Amino acid sequence: MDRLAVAALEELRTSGYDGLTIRNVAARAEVSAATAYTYFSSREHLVTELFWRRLVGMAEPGVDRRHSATNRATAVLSELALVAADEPELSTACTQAMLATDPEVALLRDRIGAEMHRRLVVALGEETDAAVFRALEVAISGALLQTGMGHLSYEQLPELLGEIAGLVIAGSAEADQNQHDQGSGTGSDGDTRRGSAA
Amino acid sequence: MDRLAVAALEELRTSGYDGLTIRNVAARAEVSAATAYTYFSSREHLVTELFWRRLVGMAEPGVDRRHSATNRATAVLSELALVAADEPELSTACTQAMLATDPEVALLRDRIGAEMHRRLVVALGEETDAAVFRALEVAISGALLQTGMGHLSYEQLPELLGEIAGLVIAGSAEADQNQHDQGSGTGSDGDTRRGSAA
DNA sequence: CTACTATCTGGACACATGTCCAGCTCAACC
DNA sequence: GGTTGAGCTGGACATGTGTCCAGATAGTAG
Repeated sequence: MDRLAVAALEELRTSGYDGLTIRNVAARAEVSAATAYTYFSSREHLVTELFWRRLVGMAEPGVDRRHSATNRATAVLSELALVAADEPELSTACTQAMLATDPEVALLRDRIGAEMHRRLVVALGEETDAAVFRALEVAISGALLQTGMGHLSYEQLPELLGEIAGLVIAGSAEADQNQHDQGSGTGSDGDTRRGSAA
Repeated sequence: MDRLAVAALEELRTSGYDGLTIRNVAARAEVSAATAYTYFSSREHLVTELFWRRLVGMAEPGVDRRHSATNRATAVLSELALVAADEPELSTACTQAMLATDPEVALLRDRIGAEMHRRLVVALGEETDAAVFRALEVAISGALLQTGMGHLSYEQLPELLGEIAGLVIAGSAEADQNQHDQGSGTGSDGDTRRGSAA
């Protein structure tokens, strides 16, 4: 099982997702194809599982409330970007694999979504406007997708995500101000408490 | 060729992407599989082509400069969301297909990206902060991806995209204000001229 | 009417996927 | 020591993919 995961990662690195075959992976792990299929219901499941493992093994940045909300969100997103950049083949593969119909994949997919949400909540606080979470989660998917499509490089990911986090959180802060009718001005990197829809 | 496109769409509607086979589509179009392959290099190419056609056939909202930047951006995004919602099977399928390695697909992929960019530029004006374009384009991909994964419904798409457009553009406006050191406050639906990186 | 060319066709091909199953191995338990 | 059960194996299977090619079938030019 773990041997399969390791083998799959090697296979991914050497042959890419297109070249990754269940039977190849099985052979590399010195196991029969039938055995591989008892652990993973599909090629997609295998790859998604790999990504999921990376994700849970990912460092969780400490939350320092002295930092701005933007910085805290950026830390979370950057960590993800880093992991993705560290194993680009895996990320690209997973972007494809995660869309499979396979129920096992659907399960992991939900887990992954939930985990990212959780991390954002930890970083920003539950009180944060729900729209901010939605926007950031969409940004994550979008950024990974665009990278998978080759419209973005993995090196650009951290910066881009940071930039977007900045925009979104600033936008939310401004909406807040307007709501409270206080034209007090430059709340640039202020927190995003008092969410309007939390 | 057009018969194939029509047949593919029908097949998509009735059997979904998983059930869509080049040979099925060919049969439906009363054409041999070999012929189908002379027009489309792969299943993915076929589906992506379908989506591309929808996209170019899509209405282009008129630009009314009296409306806020957010509204203008939202109009563009909503139009896309509408098209996507109109043919969910196609959208889901395309989300998967667009990630293929096939060079034909890569070509269409770039075209699609460029077209979305163009529409945003038309709506917001070239002077807009480049970060806004990047953020909105990422939002589009992300939203479609999340919908494809089932984390979002097509009905929610327009609202979500509008919401994000609001945040992003408000964020950009605020960044602008800070840059100019004017704490004048409530520039809620103001334009987004004077981009900081355009 | 007869060539020539472009397009289509059926069918075989190598390869992948995911499923199934009879049989082997080996450690644990009575 | 014998029986049992869980896990692995090899191989066949139905189905899909994308490729290839010899030959049928036009439509056009001479």
